[in-house]
Amino acid sequence: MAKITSVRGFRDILPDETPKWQRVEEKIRRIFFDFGIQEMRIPVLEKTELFKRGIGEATDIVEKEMYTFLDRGNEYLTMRPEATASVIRAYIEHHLYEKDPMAKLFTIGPMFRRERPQKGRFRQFHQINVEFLGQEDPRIDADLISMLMYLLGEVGLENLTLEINSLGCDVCRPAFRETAVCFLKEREGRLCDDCRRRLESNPLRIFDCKNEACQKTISEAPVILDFICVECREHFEKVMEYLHLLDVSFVINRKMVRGLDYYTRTAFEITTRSLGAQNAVTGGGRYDGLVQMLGGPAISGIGFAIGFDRLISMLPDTDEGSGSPRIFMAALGEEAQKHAFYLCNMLRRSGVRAEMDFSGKSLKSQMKRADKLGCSHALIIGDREMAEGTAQLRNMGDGTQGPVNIHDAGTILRRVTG
RNA sequence: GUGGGUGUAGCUCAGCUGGUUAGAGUGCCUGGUUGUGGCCCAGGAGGUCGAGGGUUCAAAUCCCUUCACUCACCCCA
Repeated sequence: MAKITSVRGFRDILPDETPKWQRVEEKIRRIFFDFGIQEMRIPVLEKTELFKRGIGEATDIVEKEMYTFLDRGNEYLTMRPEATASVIRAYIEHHLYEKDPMAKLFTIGPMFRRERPQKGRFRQFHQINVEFLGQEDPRIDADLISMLMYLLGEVGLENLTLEINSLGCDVCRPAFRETAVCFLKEREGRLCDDCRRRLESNPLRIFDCKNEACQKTISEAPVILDFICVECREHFEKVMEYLHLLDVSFVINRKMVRGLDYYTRTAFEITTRSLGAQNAVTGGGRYDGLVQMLGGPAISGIGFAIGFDRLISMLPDTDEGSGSPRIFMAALGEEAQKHAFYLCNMLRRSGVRAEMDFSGKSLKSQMKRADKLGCSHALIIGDREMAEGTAQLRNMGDGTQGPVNIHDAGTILRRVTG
């Protein structure tokens, strides 16, 4: 029979890895708590329309990367390719803005994009999303970004580069777009095939192209920062001012654009060299029009997504250690095993990690297992001990052992934890 | 969607230009100690050589097809 394997690009995170995921997640939750960011849990499946409207029809995500299917009942559903649209949908649906004009939300979970898998990219991947809704003050931008940098540092990431840019707003971006397209059209012959296609579909994306010839052309092209309106410029400068105040270092990337349509004004990205070609750990930005675009009131917002899988892969493998049981019950004979079974469970209920063996193997192999599991102690119970009412408690570290009353779980507990 | 690399034991890999029963290390099991782990020693189990087809007296090895994994492009977290 043919083996059933996992779906391409979907992977298992095995017990060896999960402690790392848990440690990071706990730390992040703690930080979010301190910063007053509340969790929201949202569905993995949404109506396709949500992403078409939220992310933009012409984006790669919507055009070719979504897992979309026709549900019974003739409705198109999509496995979410990102979280922001869902968060905003829920925010609008439950009228959260009526309760409190300002919301700071986070969500953690899997996202799905049907791309070709490679290093740091999976079809199911995990993101940590944070959204600050309801205020467009530039200090919010600085607050969010500095929190993000702090968080990544606390988790243990090093050698990060924060790049920021302003993408302008509805007022100033169209003008820039027009001159940029004009400029690029005049030099269409020097652009690569992809970029020529982008001229029609998503011209601003050309600024992101890695092709050398294109880069050369782009280096002479107009830059959005020279076109943004007074309000956008003031906003951007305030963001930088407050980042300085919090001692967050950054570089301005004048050519940075975003792959999703909803971004306005502040855009940022955090990259690292230790991740292969997929060097972005985090991307985010302001999206002042999104809530309205999805049918809500005119409420501004800013947020980011951390690539959880990428973050984890950058962290060194450490021995978490804490997963080792403290004591192993090595029992010989039926009576002894029965008592060990009882003791084992008593100890566990007292908060001591205890293990035992049910296969009736030799003492030697039970001791081997105790060692393999990394137990600090082994309790040896055989017929002799059962008769005497004492067991041998062995310290696996130094090899010393001595008698202990087998009916006195309290003493065993103290000897093991003390 | 496009291109490169790789598929041999649970894991990491060797197997040269085709040649008998396909190997090593590690892990696993058992024994050396009639009831004592780590170190050491001995033994054992474990493989449709990714799959299908072809060439040949003979294929893990050569050819074709296919699948998977992987890296890169595209794009993004």
